[in-house]
Amino acid sequence: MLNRAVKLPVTSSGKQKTDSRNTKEAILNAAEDLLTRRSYNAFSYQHISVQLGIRNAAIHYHFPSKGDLGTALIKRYRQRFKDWIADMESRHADDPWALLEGYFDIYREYLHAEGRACPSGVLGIEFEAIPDDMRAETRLMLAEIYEWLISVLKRGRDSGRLRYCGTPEGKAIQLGCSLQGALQIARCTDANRFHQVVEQIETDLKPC
Amino acid sequence: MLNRAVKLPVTSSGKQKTDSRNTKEAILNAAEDLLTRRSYNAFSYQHISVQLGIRNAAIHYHFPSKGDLGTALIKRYRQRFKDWIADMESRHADDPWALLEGYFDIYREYLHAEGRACPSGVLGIEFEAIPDDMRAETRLMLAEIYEWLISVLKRGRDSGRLRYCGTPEGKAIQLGCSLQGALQIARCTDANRFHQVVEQIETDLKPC
DNA sequence: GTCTTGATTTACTGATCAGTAAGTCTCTAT
DNA sequence: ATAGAGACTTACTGATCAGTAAATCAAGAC
Repeated sequence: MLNRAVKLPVTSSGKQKTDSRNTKEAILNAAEDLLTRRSYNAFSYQHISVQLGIRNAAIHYHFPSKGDLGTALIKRYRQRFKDWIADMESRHADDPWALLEGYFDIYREYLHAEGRACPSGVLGIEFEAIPDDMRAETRLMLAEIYEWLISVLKRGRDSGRLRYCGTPEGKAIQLGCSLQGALQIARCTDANRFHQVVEQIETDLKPC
Repeated sequence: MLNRAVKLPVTSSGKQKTDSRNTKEAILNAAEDLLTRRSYNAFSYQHISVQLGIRNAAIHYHFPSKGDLGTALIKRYRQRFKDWIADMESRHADDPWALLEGYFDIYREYLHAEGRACPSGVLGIEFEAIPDDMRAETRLMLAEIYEWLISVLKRGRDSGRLRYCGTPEGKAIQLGCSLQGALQIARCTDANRFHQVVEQIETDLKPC
């Protein structure tokens, strides 16, 4: 339906194409929103189809099973995060504070988008209630996030811009986990809880 | 069925009573396990009834709706936590490290019970997908947990046994959130991630 | 102008969900 | 002995779930 309603403009080559990514990406966007807002097992194909004005079967055409949709969701998230890192590192490789603030911003966006949770939180909670494929993708996602976070904290201390005790590994995981948890607490109470945690993280990392 | 199968021993007064709390508490125990392992929307009355060898309707007898069960679950958790605090404070009121280690232990138990998550995490993630009553109970639970945690951190710094920058409020929320997140990450990867976070928290709080 | 291909709808299915009404069993009090 | 109350079971219901098969539609290729 989206393909029929929304036509792409005629390209320079004179060819007009229908673009299946219109519907497919619309489904992914709706699903990501539902995942971070309601969790995996609390959203259905009907939620998506009603929201997009399409039929259930149209979703099954693009994502045969719900597990396929969930897996595609995490895959897309991983790619997006990879691109984000590449961009950030190209501009702020030597500024750990800029990198960290950028990372905080990702969570701030979740928070301000009507209080969504982060994917790691949702998948961590439902880990025993999601398909195997999704579990494998979740593990990859976490490995990639923390590999980068650890390197930021390592470089930050080496250059004297960040100050902390313990290992970069320990500090990185603590930092990530507190953001993840803070987002969840903020959803139940108020957004300030989240900002308090960020402030505390910043205070702790500042060289005195 | 549990009442029929499991009779209480004859009391000293010579009276023998059926005890509805047998089944009711068995339901709550099973539900708590399922909640922290699969999340609220990923468990059903069937999961419980199969596990306990009773019928669905027996659960509905004690908890008319699933929301009633969920609410009772959080209420019980709150009471248990309140009792736990009273016990801990009666024995270690002046020892913030004993109090904190006791609090860590709660999470360590979740972790070792085949990797369960904590209630705050589950309810934080599913906050938009649970009944209003459960939301209200969740808020009360969080308020009680953090009121206590804040007081521990405040007293700890006042007595010179804990060292940290920023406010007790900020530090308490950061601490709680990192434990909550760590439990979730540990479920997806391995238990060491959790212990790393605890170690980092301890390192950070130690007077240098 | 027909053919093919991709994208979608219509119209289902069987499983599972929470929830209910009415009956049954077993104690306890009288 | 009987009546009542509490704690269930049996036997449903209608809604919703993920998923499927077949028909339909639109556009491009030949």
